This record gives sequence, C-alpha cells and structure tokens, in this order.
Amino acid sequence: MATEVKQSPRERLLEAAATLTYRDGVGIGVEALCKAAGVSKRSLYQLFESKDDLLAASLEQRASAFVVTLLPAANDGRSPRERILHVFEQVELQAGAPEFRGCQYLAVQIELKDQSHPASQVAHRVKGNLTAFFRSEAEQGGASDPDLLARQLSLVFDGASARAGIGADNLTGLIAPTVATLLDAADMP
Amino acid sequence: MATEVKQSPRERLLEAAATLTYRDGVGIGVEALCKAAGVSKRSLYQLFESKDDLLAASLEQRASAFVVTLLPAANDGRSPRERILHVFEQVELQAGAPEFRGCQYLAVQIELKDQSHPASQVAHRVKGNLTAFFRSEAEQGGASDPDLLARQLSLVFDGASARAGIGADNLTGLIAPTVATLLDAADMP
DNA sequence: ACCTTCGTAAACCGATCGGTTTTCTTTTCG
DNA sequence: CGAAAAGAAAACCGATCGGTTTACGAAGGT
Repeated sequence: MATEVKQSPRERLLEAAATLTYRDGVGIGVEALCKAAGVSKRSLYQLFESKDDLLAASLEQRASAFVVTLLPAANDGRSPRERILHVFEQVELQAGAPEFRGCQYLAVQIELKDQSHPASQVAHRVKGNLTAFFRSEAEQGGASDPDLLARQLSLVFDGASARAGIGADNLTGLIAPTVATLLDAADMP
Repeated sequence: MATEVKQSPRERLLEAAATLTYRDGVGIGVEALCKAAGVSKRSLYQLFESKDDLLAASLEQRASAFVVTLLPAANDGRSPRERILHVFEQVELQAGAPEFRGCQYLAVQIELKDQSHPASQVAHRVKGNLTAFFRSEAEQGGASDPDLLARQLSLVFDGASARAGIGADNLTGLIAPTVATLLDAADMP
C-alpha cells in the first residue's frame, strides 16, 4: 500500500522551499518557489501566511528527515560511543555529495540574522535537539562531563558541516579522530 | 603624528560595507551603504566596479584587522601552544560582545553560496591563512600530525564562532578545554 | 578671480521583491 | 449532469533592488 504518489500543493511547496532555500539561500523569490512547486502564488498565500511562514514550516517538516538521516535507530544494540560516532559518519557521508552545502539550519540562522524570525526559532530548536541527543548519550555512556561533551560534539558538528559546505575542508580523516579524541578525554568507552 | 582624522569616501565606504554587511547580511542595499558612509551612489560607482567589488574590497581591508586582533605578535616569547591558545582566547572574548555575530568570513561564504564570487574568494583566502598559521605553529611545536591538528583547530574556530554567533552557545568553559584536549592528543606541549 | 575637479543630492532606469486580485480552467461531488 | 469549490496563469500593486545620469554646490590650484 503506497502512500499518495500525488503530492498536494502544500507538500510540493514545502519541498520546493526546503530545496531551493538550501541551494540559493533564504533570499529566493516566491515566484521561483511557486514555479518550482508548480503552484500558483494565490495558492501559496492561501496555504501560508507569508513567505517567512512557509520557510519556517518547510524547516519544521525537514526536521524529522534530519534526525532520521543522522541519528541511529532508537534502541539498536550499540554503545553510546558507537551511536555518537554514527552521527558523524553520516555527516562525513553527506559532505561527500557534490550538492552538499552544510547544515541548512545553521545556514538559515546565519542568513536571517534575526533570532526572532520564525524560521530561526525552528532551526534553534532542531539544533537544541541534536545537542540533547549528544548529552543523553554522553550520560548513558558515563562521560565525565556529559554537558561539556555534548557542547563539544555540537561544536564539531557545526564546524565540520560549515567548513565542508563552504569548501574549506573535505573532512576526510578529520572528524573520526577528532570525535574519538574528545570521547576519550571524557572517559567514554 | 596622527594619521588623517578625516576619512576619504573610499575609506568610509569600506568601513560602512564591512559594518552593515556584518550586521544585516550581504543583501544590504547600496542605498543604505551610501547613506551610512555619507557618500553618494555616484561616488561609489566611480570608486568601485560594483557592489560585489566593494564587498570584496571591504573584506580584504578587514583581513589585516582580523589577523591583528586574533593572532599573537610575530615573535613574542611564548610557546606555540600558548600562541594557539591565544587565538581562541580572543575568540571567546569577542563572542562575549553583544553585537558579535560570528566570523564574518564564514558568514559571507554561507550567504553568497557562490565560491566564484570575489568576496567569497577573499574570505576563502583569509580562512586559509588562519589554517596556515595553525599548521605553522603545530609544526613549530612538534605536533605529531601538524596538518591534522591545523584542520581540527580551524574546525573548532569556525564551529565556536558560528555557534556563538547564532546564540546556540556562549562558549564559556568550552573552547579552552576542547583546544587543550586536541593539543594534548597531538603531543604538543 | 577663474576654471576644473570632486562630490552630493536626487531623479531616473528596468528588473525584481513580497503580496493581492482577477480571470479562466480543472476538478470534485451531490 | 450541473453547481460549487479549487487551483493555475497572469496582471497588477507599491516598494526596493543594483546601477546610471543629470544638475548643482564646494573645494582646489593657477
């Protein structure tokens, strides 16, 4: 039983917004968004309050895909250390793709420069969730300072995806040893 | 003897471009730039080819201030380890300022999303210079893998300033132990 | 004093911005 | 089938974009 093959205008708009905003930035015009989604501007403004609202909603929807792609399954048999390393393996994997441009949640916040923008707040929450995941695993794994380790891992996550996104580093042979060093220093087996 | 107290239109434009672009993003209009600089659009386009050219030139000029602020003096008596730590102390210091928005060179590259843009290329070079500084100090300090260490430190630099810039972390108690851990792991005394 | 140079202010250009409205076609459902 | 709702296409709105041009005032050197 397949899920609907046909996407609703709403779904097409959300997908187009996520894709084009990621590629071209939040400055992308609504005209281009509508064209890519095959949806009229009229429909857009019936479904969403504004372009900002659409952007926030598209980030919100992508959040689930974001965690599904990066995070390990809820209770696989692996150790917290392995589960943390899994996240960074995924990052390195994604960074290999030619269209990779870094973490979209970080990019949106940097581009908007307005913490009160609805899309910025969604991005802030998503990033907070990732840090919370790291902290939870750190506690589970008996890290000496779970909070510090979670912040360090988040820092590496953002630094790595940002530098890969701007072409400053290709990450090969970089993330794994860095994360391992931090985990070791936190006495996390 | 003081340098000219009066700034030329060129200098005022470069400063306004750096300041306003950092605060509002590269999407800032030329009208606003001219107004802030107290310079007419006519003069702008006599002094610079285009807005993109002005942006690139302003980043170029700020590059020297960037290194002067962050990097230690050429041959102070300190050890490479201390000289590296000095950079991160400066970052943590800057991040405390309320108007801090992260590294402007990273922000410009993320906002432009175009590696061939003249301003992106300036930013790329500046970032490369910082990595080169780290590598040079790492070699001087006898790090086991100077190239790896330099990439790790650049990653921490960008991750830290980005996360501080978007308000995801205030960096207190984070950078120093992280950098120390990486230096230790590289056997750099 | 004169003329040239430099620079500001402001009008102007076509294009595009986010957003609204009108018109016409397609779909849906009783 | 026929009415009603949905949606696409496109004209339209005022504002603003990057960039050009015109017109006029304030210097500067001789």
